[in-house]
Amino acid sequence: MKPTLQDVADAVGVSRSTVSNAYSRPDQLSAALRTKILDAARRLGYPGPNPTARSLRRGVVGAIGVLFTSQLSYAFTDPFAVRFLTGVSEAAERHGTNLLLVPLPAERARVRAVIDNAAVDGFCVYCVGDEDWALAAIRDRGLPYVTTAPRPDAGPADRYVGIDERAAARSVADHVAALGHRRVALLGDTVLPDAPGGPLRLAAPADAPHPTTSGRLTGFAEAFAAVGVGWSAITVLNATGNSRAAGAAAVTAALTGDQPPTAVLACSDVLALGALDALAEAGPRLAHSVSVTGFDDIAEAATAGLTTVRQPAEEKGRLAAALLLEPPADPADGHVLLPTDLVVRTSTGPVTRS
Amino acid sequence: MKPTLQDVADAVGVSRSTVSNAYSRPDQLSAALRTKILDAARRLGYPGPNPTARSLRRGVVGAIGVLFTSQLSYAFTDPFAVRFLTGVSEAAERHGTNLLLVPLPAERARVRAVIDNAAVDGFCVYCVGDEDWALAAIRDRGLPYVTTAPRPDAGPADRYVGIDERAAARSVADHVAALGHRRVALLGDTVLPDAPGGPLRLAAPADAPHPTTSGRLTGFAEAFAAVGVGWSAITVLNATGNSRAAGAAAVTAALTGDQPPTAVLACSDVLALGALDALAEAGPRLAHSVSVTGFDDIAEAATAGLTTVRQPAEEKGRLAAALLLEPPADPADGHVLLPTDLVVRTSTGPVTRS
DNA sequence: TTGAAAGCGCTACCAA
DNA sequence: TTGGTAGCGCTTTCAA
Repeated sequence: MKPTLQDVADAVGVSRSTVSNAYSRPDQLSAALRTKILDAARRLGYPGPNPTARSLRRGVVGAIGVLFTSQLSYAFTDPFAVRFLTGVSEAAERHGTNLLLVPLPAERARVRAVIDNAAVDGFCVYCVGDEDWALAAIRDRGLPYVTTAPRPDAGPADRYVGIDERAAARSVADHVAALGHRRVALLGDTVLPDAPGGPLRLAAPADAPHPTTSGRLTGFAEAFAAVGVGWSAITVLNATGNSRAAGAAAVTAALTGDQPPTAVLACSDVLALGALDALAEAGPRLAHSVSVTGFDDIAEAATAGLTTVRQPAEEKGRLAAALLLEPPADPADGHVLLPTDLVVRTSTGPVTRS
Repeated sequence: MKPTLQDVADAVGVSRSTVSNAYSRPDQLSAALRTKILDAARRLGYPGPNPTARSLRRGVVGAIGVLFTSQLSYAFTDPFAVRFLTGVSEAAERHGTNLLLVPLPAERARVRAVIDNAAVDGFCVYCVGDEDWALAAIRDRGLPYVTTAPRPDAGPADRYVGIDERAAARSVADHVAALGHRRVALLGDTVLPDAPGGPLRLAAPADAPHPTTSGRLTGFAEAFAAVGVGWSAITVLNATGNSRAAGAAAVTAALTGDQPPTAVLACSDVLALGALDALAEAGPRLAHSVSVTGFDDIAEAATAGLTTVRQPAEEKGRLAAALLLEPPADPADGHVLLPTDLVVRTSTGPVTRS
């Protein structure tokens, strides 16, 4: 068997407490005794205090959980999520805390079990729209958490690091509207649960259940309302996932009519890239005349010349982790809205008469 | 205080064992009693068995550690590392295991402490060349581990998922040699520890301490030896990190002479992209005449038209995790060498007379 | 400066 | 089907 602290104590002829002190509180014993103990430990092959036992006793784990409310493996394929994670890992690294990546199962019933089984001191929840069950489980466990968006059901003590989705969306949409576009389509991921890809009837922007999506749609809508384009004149396109392929499919479905939109405003860069794919596929006429905008400003956006809204991804992760690891004294400081910037590139241009 | 299993037992009037069974071994009690217990638990706000206590008792944690032998936050910026991690997470997800990301400190002295403190059942070690200390600590803890390369000091029981670095490197180098290139430069990350960026004197390929680098350099060298170009006629370029900027800097330093290389063979795609940057910067003459090859076949390689060696990144991660989670009955099956493919694109061409 | 005692919260054995 | 007992390996009072 692997040696335990007790074995070391026996070997040296001291008590367990003293061996424990040798590791955790060096000032509690003489340097000579400490050296003797550490030497004996090395000789016996004792690897130092068992982390699990230490956690149990201390009541602290030394790890925070990162919860992606989607396939964990998917999270790594999403550039924005990866950048967020980079920020989280920087903060964790600086704090000497480990990161537990928790894959959330698709079946609701198992969510609770997964969260209850995670040995962590708290959670960073990367919200993609399906986090309610997970948050309920976290609250029930009594663990602290930070989300990447203000939650509709948030109390004053809830912490989050988000952006002003509505204002950010409005900034791109204002730009598009100023270019003269009036026949526009808005492209979002899972605008309504279980809806098929393509055009979708949505009574109002606020009807999209996911707050991020509804916030962005609201901002888009405001900008067009300001130039006289009502909600009912706007096409909403649903993508069945935040992927290039899903974005392309949704847009392709909207291109069949005789009055295709002159601009597509997407809720993410990944979807926007898919929109560009669909337009390229549809032929040079549309590819050159339809404006497309994204959201996030991932690396590929620059390459593709995509007009988009930049949000500080790494910073979001860094702050989220910091908020979790070092709770602010004033709860009000637990609500952070990061600034965003409109980045105008070549994917948007004046509307062309046709 | 948060309720414990004992509190639930008291509330229902049964023993702790019974409550424990209600959670972990439903077949050990009547459905009626189980329901009663679970209801009481819900009423009291008992979140289910404490994961740490359960781990201590069971002797199993339910998480595997992923060790990047570099800044953890760096790992997320490296496309190959991210794809590896994707594979690991897929396997972990399927197995219901959590992933603990362990940031490895730069100071050697703290490596041991970090590893000793990680509550995991084993480690996937993503090798980038500085893993010896970490592996020693893992072995001392008696935990199983899998590496991403065969280790020179590996015993028969050691598990790894790698590629035949020498043969893979030889395949690109043969391609370059067949195109007529004889004045070539090899570009690697930290070929010798603490060496400055730029040309480097290396007595033999095997002198590079990192096995991956020395394996690739050896394969490159073999190909050129076969066409009469000896090691001493080959330039070795050192990059001070696996980044585009470091690759560019190293190549720029090699372009100053009057006899610049006609081909640059890099040990990674990221470095190769840096080489292309440097050549573009140096002007159209060099940019069009110098061939460049990479290694890994990351997504950007296709966009950049980079000739490279493809290795199955996700598969590497998936297998590494699988090898850790379900050790093969026959230790020989613990040594996996994945196939690689030469991918010829536009970054290589026949040598042009100058 | 050192040691004895008392758990942290849980599970697994075995007996009833 | 249920409960009693005995720890898992450690830290932390507190008293010597």
